[in-house]
Amino acid sequence: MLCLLGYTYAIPDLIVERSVSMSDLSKAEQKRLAREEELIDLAVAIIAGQGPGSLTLEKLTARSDYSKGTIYNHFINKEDCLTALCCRAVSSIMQLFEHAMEFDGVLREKALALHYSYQLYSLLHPALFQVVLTSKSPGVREHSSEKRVRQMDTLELEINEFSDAMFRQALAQGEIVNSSVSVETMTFANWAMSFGSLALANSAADATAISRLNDNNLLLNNVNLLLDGIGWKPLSAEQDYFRTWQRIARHFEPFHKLVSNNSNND
Amino acid sequence: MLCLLGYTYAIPDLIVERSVSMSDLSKAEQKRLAREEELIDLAVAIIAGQGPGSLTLEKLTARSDYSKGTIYNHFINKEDCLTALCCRAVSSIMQLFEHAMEFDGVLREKALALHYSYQLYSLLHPALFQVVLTSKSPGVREHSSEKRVRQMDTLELEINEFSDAMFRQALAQGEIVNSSVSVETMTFANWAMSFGSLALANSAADATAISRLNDNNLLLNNVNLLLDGIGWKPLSAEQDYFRTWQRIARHFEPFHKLVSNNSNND
DNA sequence: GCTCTAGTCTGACGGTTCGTCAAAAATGAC
DNA sequence: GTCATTTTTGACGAACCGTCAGACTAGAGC
Repeated sequence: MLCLLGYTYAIPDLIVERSVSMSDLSKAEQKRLAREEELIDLAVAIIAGQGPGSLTLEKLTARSDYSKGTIYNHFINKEDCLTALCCRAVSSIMQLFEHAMEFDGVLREKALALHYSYQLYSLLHPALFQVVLTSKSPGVREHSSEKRVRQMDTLELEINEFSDAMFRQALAQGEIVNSSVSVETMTFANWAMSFGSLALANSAADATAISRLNDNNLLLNNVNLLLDGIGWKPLSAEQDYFRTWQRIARHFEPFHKLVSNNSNND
Repeated sequence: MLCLLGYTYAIPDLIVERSVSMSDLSKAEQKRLAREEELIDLAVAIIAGQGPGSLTLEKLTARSDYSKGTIYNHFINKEDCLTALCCRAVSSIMQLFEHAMEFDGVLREKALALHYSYQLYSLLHPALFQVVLTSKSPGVREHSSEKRVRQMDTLELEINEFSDAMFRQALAQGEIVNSSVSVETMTFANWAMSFGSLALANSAADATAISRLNDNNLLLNNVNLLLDGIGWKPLSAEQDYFRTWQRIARHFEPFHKLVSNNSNND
């Protein structure tokens, strides 16, 4: 329980679970965690086919070696299970973000890499990405268990702080000038733009309003407009960020295997 | 079927229904349309209480004077009904947009008024706004009837073209300079930003990642960053758009009645 | 090895919602 | 008034929900 650090009470379960090595946990707890992972794997397999709407704890029960009671022992209901899936997705996205920050370029290019990786995830794991969208939709969150929601919030906050750090660095290095808003606002604006673009593009790709844009770099364009507005140098007029985008694609090539066909980034 | 017009087959139903006066329709058709409105009203009442997730055609049946079969005669399933609600919401939003364009100010201020009205709707009719969000989520769209989806797309396209016209005018009048992207891209970026901001703020208001922003003008800030990035004069550094925002609030006062308490715009 | 206890797992159960469909009722043309 | 067409009805089987009393199990103590 991390008592050695002296502030056990203030730390959400997630942090505890993550920062404690397996061997510190009881046998029972280890078993429980292993099974939870197993169940989440199964749930991923279910939604991979028909999307998040098709997830049913009944189906999950059928596919697993356990019975209903046990399933409901892990997830208080369907929404809770979706939130668990969402947590896993966000963790994966965080890993992509870390890879994005290793991109070789000026900070603004790293910021683009961040957005690229978000989109990449939406292509690599469309079903899980849809879960992230639906988990934002009202109703899922409020039905999930407190613990799970807290875990979700913690992960999201982590990502936000990751983004904050990037903006702060850009300010320190003078890449962002004359900024009139806080880094938190910049992070939120970035998040909103990426989320909004992908949500609209993803869920309404066949709608007229989207398809009239024959542009295949919606996200890049939108983000560039925003970063220009933030005053992040070099502005998109001064640099060809489309080429950066292509370089980023190459940087993420190791992850591309699964999406070689329908990728629109090359 | 409007054969008298001679082009029955090519026109989406929505257009036909809208461009033809009531008296041209058969008695039966009139009755059907009236009942559909009645049912949508009832559905609105249902979701107003517990949110879109609580909508059930079973409940709708119970509240209405008709039986299940008749309900399913109007909506092929729950999602179809939600899409119908979404159409109504988008129509209302369109009306607010038209009021927004009558705001007395430079074009950029009218653009802000557009976003303001979007947010206003989310406050006036939170449940219906949530429907708009959930209807974007994957699964709703694909389960709805083709006809309904087409209607939805048409409405959304209308709104997009409305926005296009505004950007085009701004370009013509020289308010937007050095633009490097198409008006369609600008419209999409605007939509994505507004949608993303409201979706995140709305559905995760109690999440840590959002609540750390004690700013009460999230949308205004985000949109200003974007419009600056588009190069829309006067830039936010040159003008106090917060005061504009307040003026816009006054412009929309007639609509505020219902939201006097929790409004964050005054 | 036996017993007992605390915790875990099971699956049957009642309830809700889903979407269908054959039969009944209403409509309206002649 | 008759009859064909359309609309409406509500009973039905199926899927999924979440619960709970009882069966099962691991492990501590003797």
